[in-house]
Parts: sequence; structure tokens; C-alpha cells
Amino acid sequence: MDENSSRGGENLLFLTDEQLRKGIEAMFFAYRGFTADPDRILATMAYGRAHHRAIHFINRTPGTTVNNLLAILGVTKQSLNRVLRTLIEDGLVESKVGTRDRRERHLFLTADGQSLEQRLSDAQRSRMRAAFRKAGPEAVSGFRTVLEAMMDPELQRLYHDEKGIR
Amino acid sequence: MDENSSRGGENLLFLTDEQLRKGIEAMFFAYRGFTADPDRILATMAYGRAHHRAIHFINRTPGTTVNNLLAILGVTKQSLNRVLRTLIEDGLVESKVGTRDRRERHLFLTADGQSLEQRLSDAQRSRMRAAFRKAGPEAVSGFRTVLEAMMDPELQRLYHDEKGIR
DNA sequence: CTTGGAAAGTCAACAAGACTGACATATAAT
DNA sequence: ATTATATGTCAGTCTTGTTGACTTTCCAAG
Repeated sequence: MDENSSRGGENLLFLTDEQLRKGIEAMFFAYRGFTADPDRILATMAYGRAHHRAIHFINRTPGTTVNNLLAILGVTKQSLNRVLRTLIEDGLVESKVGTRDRRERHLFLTADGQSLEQRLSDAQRSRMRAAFRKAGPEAVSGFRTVLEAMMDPELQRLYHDEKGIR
Repeated sequence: MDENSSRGGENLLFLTDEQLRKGIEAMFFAYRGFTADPDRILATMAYGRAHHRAIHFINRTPGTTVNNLLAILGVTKQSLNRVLRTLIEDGLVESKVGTRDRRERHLFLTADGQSLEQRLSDAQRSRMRAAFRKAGPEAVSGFRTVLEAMMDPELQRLYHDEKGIR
């Protein structure tokens, strides 16, 4: 595939360092926007981004185990445990001992947890919806394609795992 | 899954909650990949992501002032100062008193600073180059379009500001 | 049945990197 | 001379990550 064939030496088409730098800064600035809205909500309570992430993936995959969550979030169990403990204490998350394997804890959002999840993801979704609308379906498809290609292979799998339970 | 059904009258096209959730997770997983390579390099020295960001934007806009950098990075001056101080002490960044306005400090990378910038951005660029190659020019264009639409308007301006000095 | 090891949780110590608030200094602008 | 701006610094707090050591529970292989 010579989409970037070097005709005459250095014709890299769209892959100049300048274009790549632009892509890098796009990621940096866009990620700020991406997290800004939920961050504002979280700042009003004793929670941070780590709590949001845990809540998001428990909501996506109810009954997921702590180990599953660790793989998805990519943090240590001590770090996740601190977050989960506060969420459980505050009644947003419920931890149920596994039936098949009683060592495992299965995690669920309570009604309160679901309500916070809604508030947070509504804020995040509405920004993304606006961006998707403005950009159009073609652009959205490209957005998803590039982001997926940028993930580590292991995370690519987790990204596709519809319900995260294997 | 009635993805594109218009319930009631709202034509949501491709913007189902499921599609938006997928976009949100794509951002989350891709950002991990995006930072993974420079993070590995930085972990071997006494620097972190904050140093990388400062170095990146000083390299992009040599002679930029502390205030410019503050606006771009979106942190407090105390936080930035801690980072800049170590970079200056370690001889990676040079701070020059402004000629027009002697209150201002203009920031430059030293040779050592440029060399570290190269190492870091080479790592980051090579991942992005691979992702761009794999995805193709159409997708890259869409990627940039969506990310830009996701930024805060103020950051959109900084993103376009070619050399960051106004 | 015993034991090895996996899963989960706990405690402690620590660091990066963000924050606020208060204050100092030099310089520019009015 | 006064006020405003740009920068730097000290002190304290918070979230979120880390490592290391240890315990409890419990499945499964010997």
C-alpha cells in the first residue's frame, strides 16, 4: 500500500510531522473538552474522574468482577479499591459475592448510582452528540477508526467486548 | 436495536446512546494508548506527563511566555511553575527576560530539551503515524473534524493558533 | 483431606500533579 | 504616585496513582 509513496523522496502526503503534531494536539485539547462536563459535576461532590470511570464501566457491564474492572481501567487493585470502597459506603455501588465462585465480587449500581451515572453520562453524551452532529456521519466513522487504531491491542479487545464478560 | 428509528419525531440518525457510549469509550481507551509510549520514557526519569506537555508547547512555540503556556495547558501558575522550575534547573528549558516587557519570561528549549522533546514526540508520533496509515486519509480527516468539534471554543482557537503568539 | 495458589480486601507509606490562598518582587501603565 | 500585570514562591490540601506486606476466603489439585 503506497498511499504515501515517496515520489521524489519525501512526499509523505498527510503524514508529515506537522500533520502528526496537529493530531497530537487535537487529542490533547479534545480530551480536555471530553472530561470537562462530568468533571464540573464531580467537583461539587467528593468524587473525581476515577469514580466516574468505575461507575461508567459498572453501568456498562452490571455484575462485572473487580478483576474485570482492573483490566479495563488499568490501575492497581489498591487504587481501585479505595474508589470502590467509598462508592459502596455511599450506597452507589453494591458488591455481591459470586455464586459460582464465591471469591469473586460482582458489582452493580444501586438506584442512586444509576442516577449519578445518568447525570454524568448525559453531560458527556450531549457534548459528544453535538460534536457528532456537527461533524457528520463520515467524520464520526473516521474518528472511531483512528481511535481504535491508536489503542493498545489488548485495549482494542476490551473496547469491542460488548459486555466485557468472558 | 432500532438504531436509526425516529421515535416520536426526533430524527436521531446514527446518534443512539449506544453509539455515543462507544465514542466515549473510544476516547478513553485511545487516550491511554496515546500517552503510553511517552509515559514509559518519562517513567525512567524524574519527569511526568506535565513536563512532557510543557516541553511540547515550548517546542511548538519557542519564546512563548508563561502566561501563554498557562492558557494552553489550563493549569494554575503554581502547578506550571513547579514543572518549569525543575526543567530550568535541569537545563532543558531556558527562561529569558522579555525585551519589550521585562516582566515577561520567554521560554526556549535548550539543546538537551530539544533532544528529550524529540525522543518523546518520536514515540508519540510513531504510534499516531501507524494509526493514521492504518485508518487512511478519509478517516484521519474525520478524526480531526470530530475532535475539533469536541473542544471548548477557547481551546479550538488555541488549537488553530499556528504559533500561539498573539 | 490437606495444601497451594488465586481472588479479594486491608493497612501503610509515598509521590505526582492538580488545587487554593497568601504574599513578594519587578515592571508597566495610568 | 498609584494601580495593574507578570511572575515566582511558600504552605497546605485533595485525588489518584504507586509499592510492599499481610490476611482472609475458598477453589482445586494432589
